[in-house]
Amino acid sequence: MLIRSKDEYQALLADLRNGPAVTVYDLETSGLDAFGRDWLIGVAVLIPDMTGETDGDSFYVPFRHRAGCNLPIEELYRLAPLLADPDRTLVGFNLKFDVHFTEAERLVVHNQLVDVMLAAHLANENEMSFALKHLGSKYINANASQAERDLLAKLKERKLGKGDMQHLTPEEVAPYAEQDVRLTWQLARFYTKELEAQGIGHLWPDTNEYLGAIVAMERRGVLIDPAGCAANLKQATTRKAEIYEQMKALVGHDFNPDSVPQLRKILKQKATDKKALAVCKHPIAQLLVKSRSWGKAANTFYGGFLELMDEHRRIHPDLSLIGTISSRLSCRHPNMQALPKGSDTHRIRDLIVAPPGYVLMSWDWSQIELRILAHYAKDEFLLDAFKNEKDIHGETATRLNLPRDLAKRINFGVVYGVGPDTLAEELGIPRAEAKDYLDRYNRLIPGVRKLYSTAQRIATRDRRIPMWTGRLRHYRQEDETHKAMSNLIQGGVAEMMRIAITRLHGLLVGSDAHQVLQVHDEVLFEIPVGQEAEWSTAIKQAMEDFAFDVPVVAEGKMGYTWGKDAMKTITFDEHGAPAVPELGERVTT
DNA sequence: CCGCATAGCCC
DNA sequence: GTACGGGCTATGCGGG
Repeated sequence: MLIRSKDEYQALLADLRNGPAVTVYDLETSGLDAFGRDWLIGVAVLIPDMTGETDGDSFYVPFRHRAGCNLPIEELYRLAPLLADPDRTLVGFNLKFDVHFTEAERLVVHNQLVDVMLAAHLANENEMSFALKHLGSKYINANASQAERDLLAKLKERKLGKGDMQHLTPEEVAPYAEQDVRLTWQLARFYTKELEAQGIGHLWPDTNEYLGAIVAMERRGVLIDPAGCAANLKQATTRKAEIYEQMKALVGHDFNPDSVPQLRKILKQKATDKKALAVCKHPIAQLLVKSRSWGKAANTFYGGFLELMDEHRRIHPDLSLIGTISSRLSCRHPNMQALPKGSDTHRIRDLIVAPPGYVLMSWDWSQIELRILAHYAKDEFLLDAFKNEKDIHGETATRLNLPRDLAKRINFGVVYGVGPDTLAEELGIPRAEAKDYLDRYNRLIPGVRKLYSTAQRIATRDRRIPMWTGRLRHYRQEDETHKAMSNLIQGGVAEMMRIAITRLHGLLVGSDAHQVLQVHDEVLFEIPVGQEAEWSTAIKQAMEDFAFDVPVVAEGKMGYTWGKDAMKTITFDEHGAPAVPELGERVTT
């Protein structure tokens, strides 16, 4: 039902207040950017029928359509008491989106969140698509996205794009918006049963709680140094252009250094990647490596930051909870999980800075994948090394009678189930030699190979394997089951991270300290100056409190920027009291 | 316009 | 013979 008047709106609000403490919620917006460029257009809600006999009643409240009649935008604030009520539940599909847009209107969301998209991912991380219409037509009914198709047809008729929904009338949008809340609720009921059937019903509330922590991280975002970005962008662009001129002179004619086919002709070889160029004799080979590096920095990082920055100089990356099959987060716009760690020429992370009065603090787990591997494999050698806090790569080197560097790289590969071919490629040695190393590893540290087989056997037999939390990795095809051990380790760490972040969120709420990023085994915080010691203790505790067969160890660093040279180690004395490093005077730009 | 290929960055 | 796990972004290229 389309809400056309204040009276109808008042009646809807009364129904929401007096009905079940559950609202299914979906916003229509002008676009996808909740942090500046786009805005809310209308609100769809469904008041569910908790008896389950029907879906319930759906409504669409238009606020900012540019055609037809709206309710005055001031009326939006009447939703505030409902959204702020911690005893109410907000059900949605990709709720992060709706919560960000709601909070952009200065409404505070304190409802318990229930995100159906997360349930879909828990039930089957292999879905082709996690779009509402896809899952709706797959699991509810084939015509589930009819209203959306009608809407898109209308837009096309008027030569409008998907971001022009505000140009349609409320009457045109309402059926689509209401279909979405209805479908969301139908899928919520479907997935409640589905997760129960798989024995993982308890993971949905846990993951919804994690979502709350991630929403808060995204909303805070990270502060960047725009002047530094602009200066570096200019330098990188200039350098790339200079090198391009040099290469052109050497080749003798104009060409596009970004075109692989053209490079193949010039270099007279197929591969043009960094590794191939390192051994290439052509005079432009090394110049090309440099020019690509400057180009990458300019286009992906400096330019990207400036483009994505909001009015407060912050960027708000999209940390997706459904972006990986392993339950890790993925990150987009920009991918903060893939910022270069720092080279001679590029210091990208120095551009991520603490706000005045704060420091950035980074906490990461030490050797966490190998520790989980030791826990699962129950291998005596690995367990002993970690229980006694020995240098794992050094111990492996001694055991295998190999140089430490080699042992370290083998350890690294072992987590992924490396084979002789890849190891040989990686180390630049003959296949037979790589095979010999792996044979020796499996003979002297037998627990890992055994775990590999056991995990694969379970995955093949059950077409799924549970992480230590019960979360499942599902296998469509048998030819994926060789990944089971790796999935178990990576997913196991990701589950630890979910738990740690959720714990930390509980501690941080209401304080002036904030989580701002997560990079798989690392969390980045903004901590008020003066509170470094107390938060160090709390964070370390939250990250280390896991009952595995090996200790879990978290290490902290802090600085005014995220750059590796700016970050100083936080130490602890024998009583576990933190010593905060001296950062010196802050240099501001 | 979109999908694929290639390259480069991360844990 | 197989098979190194998990991601995102920029650019060029070719088919539609």
